Amino acid sequence: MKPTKPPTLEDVARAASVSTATISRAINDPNKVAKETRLKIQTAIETLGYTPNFGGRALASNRTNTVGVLIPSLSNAMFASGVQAFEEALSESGVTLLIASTRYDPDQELRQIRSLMAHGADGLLLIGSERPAKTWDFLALRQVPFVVSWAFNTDDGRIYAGFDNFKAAAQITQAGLDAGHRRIGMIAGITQNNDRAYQRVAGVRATIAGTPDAKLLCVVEAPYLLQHGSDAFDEIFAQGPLPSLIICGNDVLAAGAILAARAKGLRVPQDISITGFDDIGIAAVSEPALTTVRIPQAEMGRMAAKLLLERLNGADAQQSVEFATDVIFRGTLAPPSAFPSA
Amino acid sequence: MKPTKPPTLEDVARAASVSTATISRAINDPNKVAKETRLKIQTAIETLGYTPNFGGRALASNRTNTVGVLIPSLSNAMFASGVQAFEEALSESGVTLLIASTRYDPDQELRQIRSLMAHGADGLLLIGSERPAKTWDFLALRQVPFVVSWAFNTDDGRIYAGFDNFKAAAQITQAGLDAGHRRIGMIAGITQNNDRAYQRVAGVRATIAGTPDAKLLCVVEAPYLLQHGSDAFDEIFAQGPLPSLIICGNDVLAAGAILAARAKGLRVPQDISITGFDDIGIAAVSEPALTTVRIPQAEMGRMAAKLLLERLNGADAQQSVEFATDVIFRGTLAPPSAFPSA
DNA sequence: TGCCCCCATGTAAGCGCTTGCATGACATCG
DNA sequence: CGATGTCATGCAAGCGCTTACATGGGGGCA
Repeated sequence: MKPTKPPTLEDVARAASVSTATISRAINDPNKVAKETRLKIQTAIETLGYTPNFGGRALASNRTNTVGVLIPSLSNAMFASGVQAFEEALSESGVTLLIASTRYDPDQELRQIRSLMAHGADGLLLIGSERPAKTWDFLALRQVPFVVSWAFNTDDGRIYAGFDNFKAAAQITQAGLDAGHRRIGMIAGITQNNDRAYQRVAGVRATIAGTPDAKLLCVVEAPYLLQHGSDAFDEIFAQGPLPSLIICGNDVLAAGAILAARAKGLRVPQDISITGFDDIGIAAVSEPALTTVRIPQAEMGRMAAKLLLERLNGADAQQSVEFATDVIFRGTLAPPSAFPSA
Repeated sequence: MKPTKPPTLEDVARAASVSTATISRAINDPNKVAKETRLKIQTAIETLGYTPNFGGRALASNRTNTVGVLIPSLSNAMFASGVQAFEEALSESGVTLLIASTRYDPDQELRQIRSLMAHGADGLLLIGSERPAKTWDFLALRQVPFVVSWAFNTDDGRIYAGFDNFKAAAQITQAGLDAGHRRIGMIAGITQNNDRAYQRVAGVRATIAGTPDAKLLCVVEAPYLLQHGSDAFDEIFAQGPLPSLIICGNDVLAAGAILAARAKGLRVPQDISITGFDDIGIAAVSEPALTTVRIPQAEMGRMAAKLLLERLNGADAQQSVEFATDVIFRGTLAPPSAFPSA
């Protein structure tokens, strides 16, 4: 029993006694074909169990109806909802999503971009605005349509559907200053090769620098993992003097910091305030619930899909879209205690 | 500046002064080509920024080196690490991942399966073991190679890389019984169209039924969202009598339940024990930290990739792989108090 | 009635790649 | 030294589909 080869357009054409061109049209642009013929073709397709061959189609039309997204890490909840929304929006237009993860490594990202291109992606969604020149060069050379998200920029002529990490960091910092904090620490993500993490640090720095009596005591970088958040807190604690507020580069780090603070007998927020970033699930669950920055992930994802799709369909003069971020006040930010506990 | 068309094999061939066949071989089977030639070709490829055209390749080789995965929801952290591992393992073999989400809807799943096939997926990763006959029929008709994960079964002749939800639920239930609980409640996921959720309920039921003096007071179903976990807890609370232990179908529901319990002034675990399922990030962060069931997501993902890849390469007589799950004891399970507070 | 145009369909030329077979250079062996 | 084998490479035939262009029949309009 050999696996009989799947039927081709030609088989259908023979069965329906029309040309392959007509079949093709019946499939891709039905109202170019007479109703009667269409019916005949429909029957033939069904009896043969025909499905278009993807390769042939892609080769001839030079379109795969597939787009790719490059995510630092799928398991970072920060991207999940955005990508989910992106996928749903694409799916509504019959476009399917190729996914690749980069592990925050620019070389890996370039490899994966190549791979996605080689797998036929018509366009790409890129996370973050900074990458090595060779990556941009490749993108330019191949004229890949792409949209950038999770970041925002107006100067580089690229299309963004994202938010400004610098501004968002400034927002939460300002909230801290408004609450009365003047001695501030930061647990940041690893800033190398990560413009989002870098911009967040820059936003914090700039905002504090703009307030004469406030001081940024220390910035510790740590990978986005709970344990590293705790470790970073311990490091800050060991170094002393203890800040009254620690701004964290994301919620996971903040959750880790809270755990470490409590382990040291410090009450959050009475003894020390801690803020997060991203507003992922754990922000609401941690105890106390995290004061953090909400990123409009789903809207961003949908918008990114819209822009990319438009772009693929040849729209020009597109506009980047900037999304606003909000500080979500929950339980971990309070005025500093009059008598610091450390 | 006209949009220069991307370079083709032929361009590379010209640049390297060899035939297209040699280039093709250099790419796909490097040791069939003399080292010197290979180098020349490598250079040509790089200066031209050549990437193989997907359509041509797929058409000629009848392979896309693409596999698809169907996930209920990308934003459910439960799948993230597993899919991440799956992607990484595939990526090592030069295979790229197509992703589609089903929203826990079987019709949507079938549509997405069709879509992934139409986009050239060579094989599929399916989550969960139960789906409508028409879906299985389609899979069989098209002879799609696939592997099933996040579930396990020995009776149906399919290949699994997963775990037994029934057993896992039995484990955590037994842990509750061992701690002395006899009046138990459950907040389950929606069991309709979700064999994992269903099996978890079944595992809890069976284990409790096997212990003469223990009783399952109630089972409330709720979507996997924090708020619904809280609502479900309130419902159980309102109905009374209050169980001494509430087993939850996943960690998010458990976190919601804890929040609701605390809102009612109940201490966890002194007044009531609550357990989770999946051991996602929030389990460690919630207060107290969740006692839950750990699923070996990453191993599962890697194994699924391995099995699927083998399958695509024509391996036969494959074996399903069952992964063990573990109860992770943290802070939310304690012996029942002598004098129940409700 | 005759002209034009439009609509439905057919013809055939690729799209870029893989691969079986052919070729030629060189080494090896009797 | 010629026959034979081996290795690197080239040649060219498709893979299944889309689409520009060609064709012919019929309806509308003057």
